[in-house]
Amino acid sequence: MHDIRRMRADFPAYKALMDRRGVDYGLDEFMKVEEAYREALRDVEVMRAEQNKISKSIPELKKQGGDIAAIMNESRAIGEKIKVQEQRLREFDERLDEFLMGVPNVPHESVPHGASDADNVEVRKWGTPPTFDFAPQAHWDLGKALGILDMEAAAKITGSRFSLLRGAGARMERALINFMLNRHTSHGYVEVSTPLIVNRRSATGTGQLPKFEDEMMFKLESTEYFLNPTAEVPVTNIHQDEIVDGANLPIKYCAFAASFRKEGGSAGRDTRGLIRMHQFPKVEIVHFTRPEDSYDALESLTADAEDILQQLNLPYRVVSRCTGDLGFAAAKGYDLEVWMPSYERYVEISSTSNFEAFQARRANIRYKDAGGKPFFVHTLNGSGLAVNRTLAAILENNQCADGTVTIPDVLKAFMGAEKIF
RNA sequence: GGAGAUGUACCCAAGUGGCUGAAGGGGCCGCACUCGAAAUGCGGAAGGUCGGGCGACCGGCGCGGGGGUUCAAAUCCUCUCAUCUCCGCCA
Repeated sequence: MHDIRRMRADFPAYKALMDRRGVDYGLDEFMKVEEAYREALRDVEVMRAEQNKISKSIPELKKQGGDIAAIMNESRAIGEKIKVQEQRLREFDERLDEFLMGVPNVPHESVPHGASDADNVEVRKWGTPPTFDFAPQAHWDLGKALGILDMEAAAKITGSRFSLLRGAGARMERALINFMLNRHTSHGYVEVSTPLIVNRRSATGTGQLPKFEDEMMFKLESTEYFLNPTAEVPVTNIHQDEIVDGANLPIKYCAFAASFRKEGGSAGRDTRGLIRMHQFPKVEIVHFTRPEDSYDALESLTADAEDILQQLNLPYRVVSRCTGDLGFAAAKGYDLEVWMPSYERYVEISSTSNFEAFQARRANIRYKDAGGKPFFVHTLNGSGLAVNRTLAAILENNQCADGTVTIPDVLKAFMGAEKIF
């Protein structure tokens, strides 16, 4: 949600920043409605004050035995006028709300300008893509041959875009989850295990609703509940409607959660393998910070996600998402892209974001220092990492000529093995 | 799923139609005691949110959430959500 006071304070500057997203959101119209809303609000408040004054005088008049009937009528008349004006007010309010819920966050000045992910700017690279003296296989072929990935079984059980892991594949998924969570908790994150079904309020708080209800969210029939699309939703909403003690900031959580997405707009993309699933395992990391700390936090959170890739010795690069690829709620963010031999390019494996106060305003998450006023926190999150894509990247990058796969050092203890064969 | 109870500010909690932005605590700030802290005592401020004003301030809303009755609602009615207890069911 937007900070209306900030919009009013310097509308041209605000608009210029929003224009960088390349879409006209009708901000001018919004400001007009907002002005009309405040005018109507003032009207109502003046009338209410008048009515309150009359109401307050009634008990005293009663005591003195004065004529109450006339004054009660007057109050009733004001009450009727108020009802009419309140109706107008509600209409304005609904329009403003609809607008505010549907307009994405303001990009930070440092976000590169661009139209799509092709315009994202590479920030740094780590590791070297492997070279093979044989024809490397894609993870779906490799996994099938090793008997650890069974897409056909998943299709029978449910349908397309679901996966089934078996044996060392299933074990590696579990190993990755454990490894990632252990690593994050050692860096000061508190591990949480949350509900995997979220309500409308929570998904609105983080920005998935109302705009992406049809494309992204699996809704449970005859309820107002949704399958968790990312642990960002339950984890961020831990502090929904709270005023947290400023002394406790920053708050850092990590969580593993199965994530469910409809993938509405992605027909035909990434149809093979583990890359784009309706259900996928993901470890998420989340920060709640003071406003002045959130950009440092974005760097440290991103570094925590990168650390996992480095530990696994997977080559990757970091790109700064451009204004056209930023996402709805983010003010700034990076994508971590892992080298995927079958794609012969880097593929997104983590996305980190600073939402500033956008989510905090929607979810009403504030902090207060002793003796101070409450302020909205800044929220951040990132995948740390998408487990299915990590698994795919390990299979592809660590494959050997004989079709076996070397297990990364840090996973060997979890796997109880050196190789998958 | 059935029956009952509860839901008040950062936390606990009083309050059943007007004198309640809401007693009293805790917490917070200051002082005393102490080597220091804890405990204790004394004093103090503030309270969420929106609108107006440069400001001192003024006004609206607000007692889980929505709707209603009334001149007037924390208080009455209604729907709803959450928590607790008992029964049922179940991993």
